[in-house]
Amino acid sequence: MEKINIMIVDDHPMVLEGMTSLLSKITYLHIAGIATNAFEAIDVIKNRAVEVAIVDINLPDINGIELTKKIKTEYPAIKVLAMSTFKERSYISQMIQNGASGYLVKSASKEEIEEAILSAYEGKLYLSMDINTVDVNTQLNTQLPAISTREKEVLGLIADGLTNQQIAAQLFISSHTVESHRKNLLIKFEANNTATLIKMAVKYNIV
Amino acid sequence: MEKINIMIVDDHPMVLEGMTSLLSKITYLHIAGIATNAFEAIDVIKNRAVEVAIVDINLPDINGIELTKKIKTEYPAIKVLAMSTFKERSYISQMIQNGASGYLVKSASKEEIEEAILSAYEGKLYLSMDINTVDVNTQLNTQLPAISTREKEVLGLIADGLTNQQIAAQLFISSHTVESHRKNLLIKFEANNTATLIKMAVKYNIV
DNA sequence: ACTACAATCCTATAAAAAGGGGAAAAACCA
DNA sequence: TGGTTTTTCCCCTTTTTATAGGATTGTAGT
Repeated sequence: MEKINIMIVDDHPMVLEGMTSLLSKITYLHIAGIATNAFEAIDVIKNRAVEVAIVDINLPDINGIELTKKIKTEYPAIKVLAMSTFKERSYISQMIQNGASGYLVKSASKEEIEEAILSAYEGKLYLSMDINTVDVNTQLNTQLPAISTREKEVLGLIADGLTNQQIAAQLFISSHTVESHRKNLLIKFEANNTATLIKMAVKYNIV
Repeated sequence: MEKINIMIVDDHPMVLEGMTSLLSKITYLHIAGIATNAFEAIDVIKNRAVEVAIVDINLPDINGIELTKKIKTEYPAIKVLAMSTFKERSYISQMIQNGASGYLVKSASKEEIEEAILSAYEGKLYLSMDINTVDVNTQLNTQLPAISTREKEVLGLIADGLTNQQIAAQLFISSHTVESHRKNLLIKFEANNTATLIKMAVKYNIV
């Protein structure tokens, strides 16, 4: 049996250590490489035959979501397993949307990790037990308002401190349009101004 | 040289695995036991000669802070090292107050972990590099700018969505004064507008 | 085909915040 | 006491947001 080539991306040495230690016990796996940030991860992919990437959502530079997007865009054959602690469930749908093959909580057992890797390798979608019983699409969108992708995009740029005109320039749209999005964001978040909007967005982990 | 008896308490198998793997490489350490929750931890303490306990702040049943308190009350000789991810810095002072001998971020290197254990064992207080330079009592102000209490007050009200005039009315000061505070906040946070200011404030746990 | 929604663009007024100055009490620390 | 920081107050101009309307295109779902 061919060994499955795994890459682990996490900025916590402990998690890296634990993962490699756990995975090295599984005979049919091969640790192709480890990375502590997105840059290193891309480097590993370029130089080794990575088949499954286990990516932590919290990375220092680019976050796991962006990295996943990048991997799936440039190397669609690589299966990505999102990994995070329990609290960051709000990111799951984003990861899945960006092409992740599964989601692992860091408290997952060896068996769960194994199952997740195998599922991913076979092209299936795997979700950790905790959230398996829950509908991914509905669950997350109940608390936070239903904002469109474009609105989320604008929201992110607002949080980055850009003005409407700068946002408009960046997205190649009219500043009037940005104002409209902004208006709708304020309504949807029931915020009266930018301050409240951003506070809520940060707390909802959107920005 | 006598070996130092270590116990690790964490509900993440990966972290446990990583920790044991890392620590087993250090000759003068002995893993006396591991636990995935507070109950198991107490059990280990009762049956083994634990000298240093590394306790994750996030535990499923009782949290790490309570466990620390319990350990230090019933077994004051045991040194407790608090462990958490970067984000939960707000708990540090609570842990220290409950008798923890130090604080470890999970992204700590092998050397840092080693240093923390040795410091704890010797009865010293160890804090991870990130917060080392800071006075524990004045709380967690490392990277974040030195803002005055009044500024913090104003910042909180800005985050609550109040306008300068509303803030002025609430604090019984002129709106000009509020504008000044606001101006200074923007300078101190190196933010160009409210959006950036609030984003940073939330991330720094000020609001 | 109809509906709903997303995304786009527009006008226009009013309000608020940003950016640039400066300055004087009050409180704090050495 | 002297020096420093904090808190307070004021001027002015420009930029940015908020608010309140409306309208059009395209797309996705029923």
